[in-house]
Amino acid sequence: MNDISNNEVYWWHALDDAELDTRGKILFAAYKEIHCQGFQAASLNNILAHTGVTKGALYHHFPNKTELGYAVIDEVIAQRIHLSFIQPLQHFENPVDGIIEMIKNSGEAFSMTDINMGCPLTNLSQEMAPIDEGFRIRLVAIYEKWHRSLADVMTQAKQSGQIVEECDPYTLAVTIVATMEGSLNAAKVAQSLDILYYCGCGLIQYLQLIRKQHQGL
Amino acid sequence: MNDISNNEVYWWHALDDAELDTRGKILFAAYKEIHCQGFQAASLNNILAHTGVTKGALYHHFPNKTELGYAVIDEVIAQRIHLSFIQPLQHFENPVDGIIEMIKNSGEAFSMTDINMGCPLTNLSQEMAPIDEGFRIRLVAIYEKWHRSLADVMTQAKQSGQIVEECDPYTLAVTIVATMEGSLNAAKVAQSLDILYYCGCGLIQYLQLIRKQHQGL
DNA sequence: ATTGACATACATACCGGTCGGTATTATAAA
DNA sequence: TTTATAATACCGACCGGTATGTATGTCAAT
Repeated sequence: MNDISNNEVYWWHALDDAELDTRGKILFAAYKEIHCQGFQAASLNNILAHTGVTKGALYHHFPNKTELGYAVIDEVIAQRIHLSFIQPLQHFENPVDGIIEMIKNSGEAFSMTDINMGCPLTNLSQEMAPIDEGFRIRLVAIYEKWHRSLADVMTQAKQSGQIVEECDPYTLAVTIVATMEGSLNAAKVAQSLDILYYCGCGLIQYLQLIRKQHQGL
Repeated sequence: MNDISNNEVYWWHALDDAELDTRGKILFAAYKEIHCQGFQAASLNNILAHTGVTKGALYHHFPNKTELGYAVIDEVIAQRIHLSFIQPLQHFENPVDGIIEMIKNSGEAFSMTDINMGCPLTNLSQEMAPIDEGFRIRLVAIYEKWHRSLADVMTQAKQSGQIVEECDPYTLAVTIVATMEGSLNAAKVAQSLDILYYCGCGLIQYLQLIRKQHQGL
């Protein structure tokens, strides 16, 4: 199941999928198709057409479409979220400043295509969480990991006196994640980087206000 | 096109759809089906089965599925958002307190079903904005109306000295909406009213911090 | 010789949409 | 008042296309 790990290093650098084995090709193409079309509208035939893989190969590696979707979450999306939003948290000396920096950078990190497509995690959550419990629990696991990491960082910030005492780390974590995803959604529907910028400013203002000093905007 | 207005008063009180005319029945059933399944996965046959209306009647009133979706946005979802989030803003003497009160109440206003299904506006935005421009422009129009109303209220609050000078009303409006919708999404995927509560606390804290006085949590 | 890794053709079901026909109502001339 | 006409509202069988999933076969490697 987890033999994707050896592809991991090539994954996001692969311009073409030539370096991936069959299972990896399917998984990567499925991720892209699901990201673009949503899971239910994602067509297996489309995925096959893009990869050159045949239907027999697909059903050899995955029992059905749903399990393919599960694999995309577990092996692709979870890693994307970890690399983009969770791992960077560990390297901040000052968490609040670090998150602010991350938000500022995200304005440049996202392309217009990214904006229009939206966050894969949010997209799948919206679509599949109410419909399929298997999707839901996998997506919740990713969110909880994100929340926990952010709350840990905030706890440290609070203990070292960087943020005001009124803040509850977990509340802060959940709110920040919700605002970030809400911002991406707003930018997506408006097809506007400006909206993302405005939301970023609002969130940064919030973070600056809970800091103990230098409370100016 | 707009002969739905006479049904409006019955709309949300109708336990069964007996009081609605054929077009109204279709529209209401389509709204529910789209809310539950998403637009693309919404089945016209399903809608017909739930209403007892036939396919001929459906295609008499709507040229195709897409136009039915447009009508659901224009005639159902837009009104729901207006009634739930925009209209209440007008009656606040103190906007910040009013919004805080609204957030507190929303915790009780939402049922578990509402939470699990998510906000219809967000759901459709996520799914259809990148795919169909007709959907997108209609959804953006709703968001812009919401943003404008909220920004107007915040402008008044700023002019009357209720919030700190550093606040830009439009930035505030966009951020609040993004956070609210992100919170609903988080609660939806977690199937947890607690998450909604935590996010509400975070947003309330932000609002209290931008108030000029009584800055305690 | 058996197993894993595919390939191909096919089965089945459901999708949105069409189309000829009908029942009812509105209009208006006779 | 009756009757002819026309428009509206609706019915439901049917169509082509596409969806996921399956059955069977090939072929290289152990």
